[in-house]
Amino acid sequence: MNPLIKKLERFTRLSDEDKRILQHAAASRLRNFEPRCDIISEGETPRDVNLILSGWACRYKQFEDGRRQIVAFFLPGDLCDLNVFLLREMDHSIGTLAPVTLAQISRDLLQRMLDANSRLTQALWWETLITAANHREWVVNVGQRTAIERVAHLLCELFHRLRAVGLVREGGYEMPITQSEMADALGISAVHVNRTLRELRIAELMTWKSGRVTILDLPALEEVGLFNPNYLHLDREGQQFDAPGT
Amino acid sequence: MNPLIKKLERFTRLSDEDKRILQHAAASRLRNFEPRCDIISEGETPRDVNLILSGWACRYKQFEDGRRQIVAFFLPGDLCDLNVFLLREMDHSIGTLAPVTLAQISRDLLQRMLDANSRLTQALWWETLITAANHREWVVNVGQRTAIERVAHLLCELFHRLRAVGLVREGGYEMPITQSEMADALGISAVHVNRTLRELRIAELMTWKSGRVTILDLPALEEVGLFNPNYLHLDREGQQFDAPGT
DNA sequence: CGGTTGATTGATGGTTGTCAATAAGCGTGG
DNA sequence: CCACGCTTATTGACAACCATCAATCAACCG
Repeated sequence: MNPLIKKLERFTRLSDEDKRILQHAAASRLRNFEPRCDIISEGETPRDVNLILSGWACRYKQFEDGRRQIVAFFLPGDLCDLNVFLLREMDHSIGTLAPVTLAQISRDLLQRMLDANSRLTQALWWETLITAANHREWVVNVGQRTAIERVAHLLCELFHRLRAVGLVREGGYEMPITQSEMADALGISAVHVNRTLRELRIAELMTWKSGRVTILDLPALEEVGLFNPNYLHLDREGQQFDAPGT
Repeated sequence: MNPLIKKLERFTRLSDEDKRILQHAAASRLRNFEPRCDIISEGETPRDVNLILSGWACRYKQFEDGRRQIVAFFLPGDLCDLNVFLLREMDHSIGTLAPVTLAQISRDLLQRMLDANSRLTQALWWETLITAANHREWVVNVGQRTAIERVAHLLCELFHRLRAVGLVREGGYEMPITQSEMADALGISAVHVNRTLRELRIAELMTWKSGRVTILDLPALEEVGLFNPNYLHLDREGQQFDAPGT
């Protein structure tokens, strides 16, 4: 099933017509990207909204001196860049981590969809609000949590998000990034990420081998990471926007 | 002039009818809040959108052990809580710093406005995107910048934002918060905020006396803070949404 | 004018960063 | 199948930045 529909249906019921439009949009213009390349760079003008179909990407900002902060991960089913509607130029970059397949939805097509359907507009606005909620939790993560709390929190977030799109199997998930990239997301050094993962491994909370994370004790890991899934808003909350008669 | 109109006009031209509606909305239900009290707390269900007319407020998240992270400052002209439309319950709190006067715009009224006017919908969506852009920069701030860079960056952000709403006078602005609150926003201790401010003072980049910050050398301060105002999107960028015939 | 809050400074310690070396993994090609 | 080279992971030693604790000072206010 179309992951975009799946995602939006988590908070609003769509009519058959809505779904038909979305189906059409997501089928248009598929593209593949290598790992570690930019989908769009800071300063460029966004032209399309990208829907990740498979693989991982991230938003990041980089200083001239090399320091880099990853501010969000994109997982399958995520919409990359609703900024396209509103921002003249990107204030950050979007790059791949693992190989990515995405659907490019043109600005014009999406604009027509929105003009014709205010429920879709609100659904996408909602998506933007969730993005902001995620950013807020990341500010808290790098601002207040210790290294081990940050790592645990990120592992929990990824678990919940991937489970919501059916990518958790046998209590674990594919983790196609390096410890160095994790470090850039957590605001700590790669060396310290490594030490911290060892701690979690010794505590028998998780393992990470050959690109696959296994969560051995989710409640304990959530406790270490001071994790509360409320900011993900994964439960259906938008009943007020349900299409009539569905 | 109505600060909400002023704000929205920074990115889209509004028709006279738009303005009349907004004028009406902002005039409704004024409320005053003491300093250091919650406007809405985590877990509550938001009922209104709040437009700050005067004073400072902030979004924050707090752990049970007392650690707190401020994730954004609200300045006059800011819309507090568009989450009201979409989130069943708040995943963070909004509290005042200085005494605040705000206009409560009811959910129903705003909903009617949006239903009748897709340009307004997009204008408010844009506001949400700017909020997210701000959050991203804050992730970078606490994730990558050193203490002195963080302090300098925050002072620059406040300068630019306050200037945009006409609250910068004689190269400075009112700063109605404590160093401890600044510490909560920057993810460093209050003691270290104090030391860092001293450094900036000795370098003759700024002063902060009796609730008023004066920026002595903005370019130098921006350089220290690795500050780039692009994420604020303060220049008019939404010409594509201009009302026809204005 | 006492009392409270916030600012300031010093001393000390801990978490984390940096540097460096080694080991492990992984793809490529002989 | 193994050798090779590259990237990534892992570990140790040391240093730095920042937190914490504590004391003093300044500002504000009823």
